[in-house]
Amino acid sequence: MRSRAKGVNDPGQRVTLKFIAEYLGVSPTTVSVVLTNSPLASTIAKQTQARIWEAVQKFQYRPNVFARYLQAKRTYSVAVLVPEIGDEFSALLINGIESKLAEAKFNYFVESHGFAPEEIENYPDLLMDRQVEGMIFINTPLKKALPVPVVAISDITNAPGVTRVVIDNYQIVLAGISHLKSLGHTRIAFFKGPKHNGDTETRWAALIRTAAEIGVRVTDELTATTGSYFDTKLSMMERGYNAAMSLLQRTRDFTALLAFNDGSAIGAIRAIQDVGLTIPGDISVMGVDDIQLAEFISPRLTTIRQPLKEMGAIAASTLLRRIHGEDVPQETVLQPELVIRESTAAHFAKSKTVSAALD
Amino acid sequence: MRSRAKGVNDPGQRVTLKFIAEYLGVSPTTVSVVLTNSPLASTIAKQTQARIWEAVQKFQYRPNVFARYLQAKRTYSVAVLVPEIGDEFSALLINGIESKLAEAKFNYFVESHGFAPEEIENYPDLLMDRQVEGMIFINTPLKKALPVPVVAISDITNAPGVTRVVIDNYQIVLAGISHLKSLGHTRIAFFKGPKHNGDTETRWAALIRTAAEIGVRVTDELTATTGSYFDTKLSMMERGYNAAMSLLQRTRDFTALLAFNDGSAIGAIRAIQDVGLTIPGDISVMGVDDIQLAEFISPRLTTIRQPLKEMGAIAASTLLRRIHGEDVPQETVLQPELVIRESTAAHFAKSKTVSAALD
DNA sequence: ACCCTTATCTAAACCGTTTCAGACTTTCTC
DNA sequence: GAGAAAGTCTGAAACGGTTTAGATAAGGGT
Repeated sequence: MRSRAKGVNDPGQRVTLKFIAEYLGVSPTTVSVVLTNSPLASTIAKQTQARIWEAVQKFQYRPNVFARYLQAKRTYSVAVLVPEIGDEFSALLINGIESKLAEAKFNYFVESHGFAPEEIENYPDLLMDRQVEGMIFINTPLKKALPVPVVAISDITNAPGVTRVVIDNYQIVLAGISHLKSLGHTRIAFFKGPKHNGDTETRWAALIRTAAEIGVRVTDELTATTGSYFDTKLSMMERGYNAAMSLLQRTRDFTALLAFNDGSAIGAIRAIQDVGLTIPGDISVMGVDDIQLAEFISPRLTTIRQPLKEMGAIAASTLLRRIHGEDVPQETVLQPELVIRESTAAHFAKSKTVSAALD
Repeated sequence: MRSRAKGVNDPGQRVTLKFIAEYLGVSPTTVSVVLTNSPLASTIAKQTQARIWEAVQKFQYRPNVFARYLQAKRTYSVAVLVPEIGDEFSALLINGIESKLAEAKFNYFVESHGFAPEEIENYPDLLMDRQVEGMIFINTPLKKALPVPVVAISDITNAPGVTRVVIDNYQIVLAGISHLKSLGHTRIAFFKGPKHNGDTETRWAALIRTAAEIGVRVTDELTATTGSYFDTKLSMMERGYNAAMSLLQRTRDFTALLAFNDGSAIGAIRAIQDVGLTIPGDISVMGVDDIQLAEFISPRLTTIRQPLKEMGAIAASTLLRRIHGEDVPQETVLQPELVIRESTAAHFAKSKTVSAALD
């Protein structure tokens, strides 16, 4: 006699709150009150509470997050939007983000859009459908206001109410140019970032300004750009390679290169070596970011460190605070740090002539 | 006279299905039927359908995924578990996974556990709480059976019902050793992978077997291990660096190194260069994976390519098929491909003596 | 006029949980 | 021993949808 009854012994029976209640012969209300530790819980007999917890243990009951949401309207999840999940830049940021979210028991969805216009257009809505409570935009455009808090890193959003976590690009450029100048470099080449990167414009503006202040010339001839809107599929290393190659074809009358970031610096190093020049012998190269790789390549890369993991962590906690309705600064500015390694060296202007003259 | 009525004109009013129904003066049922395009939809007057869609447009109505779930028990989301989100290995896999999931309109949660035992223990449950419909485990342990389909890449799960997507480690090792042997190398050093990597054991077993078949000796002296259970915080580059350093301290009587992967190869290259040897002049180095970086470092890295993005894509579509109840092969084996670059070169045994003898 | 279709729409139950507003027992209190 | 006060528990509605089983009205045939 097979039992079709849906009950305690039915293996197909889902373990729901109602099931636990029936099993114990109490009302769902009681179980709910105890499990959520609501204020009412104190009015439930200790013994009943114990029985409830015991049953929860026994049946491995876990509350259904989706059903809960319906009442509470909380999902404890956020979204992280990023162009590509592959590079160390994004990876470190996501690392930092995750650490803070995990602490707060938040989960997160990752979406990478590869700059496909359609994805960029749709993702915010798709994620709102998932009822995320906030979003973090990394190098990702946003055209309209969203009904949840948004935090941007390397900001290219264009919407009201976005909180930003940014690096002090002025200090980055200052550290870079000062370092090179102190090594005796005067003819310095520069990479400008890709159009769709949130640091490109501020960094470039800072560069123009700083160069003028310090007395270093920025010429069209010695600047190369690492990408337009139309080549969104290239990695930063490829961009750096291409940029350096086009620069080297145009002129070799420079002794140092300040790249846009470590990725493009690594690409540039490859290009410079490919045309038969040495680093730092012929050309000093600097990056920005200080990804792990920087100290493994040859020569080890001199760079300006962005605290990426920290930026990710700050972005996440800022978002959490906004979700909890707290006030947060509209912008948090982080400071970079110069890390000198082997890819930059002193340049002695016309050294042979000079030493000959000294003879 | 302020209206507290909750209605069409109340800005605080959520746009729900019921709201749309009331606005149009039809029942929620009708709206639902039309919107879900259920079989019943054909029995609804064309004109009514049009009015419904119009209202949906007008109010920007979007069905609530969570409410829907309650009936349908579908969430269209899966989870991806990974040790760390930072390295190119995971990143490429995730890339592939995402591409397939996006096609199927699935979202995914990422969880990185950094091999913290507690996280590894808890994450499956936390993710089940989120009602994910399946999980992909990348280099991540799993002790118990889960109620949803699981696919593993670089498998270290130990649970029933796990489908695997693996690389043919025998072919990897064969390609590697053959290449080195054909270049004249006989004293070859090997890296063994970290204990908590799913390819470590099969790759090593394949190596022992292949070496014997080809006639290459594998000695304890010439093997170095890239990590134990206890140093889970190190990156593969650091592991490779350390392994190579301890190897070089022990002996320099080898002319080639087959690393465990590109990351450890890059670390090894750094170490070898640091002790003043050249690559491939003194020692040829090979990696495995073919991450992007491999063709940017100096010297460009000879490696054995794993189709990582493809593996991710296959893992994702396998998971989707299992979710849809289809039969899938228990294991999918992918083939590697040798990519020869600059870090390996011919070795002429005792070349000086030989050429002297030929004089 | 009656029954049968056909076309169109809906009431009500349900999914798993929370919460509001009591209800029912006991135990005090005087 | 009656009313108040605790102490303990529960019914029912609500959250935002889907689904099952009809209901209603209009048109068609005889």
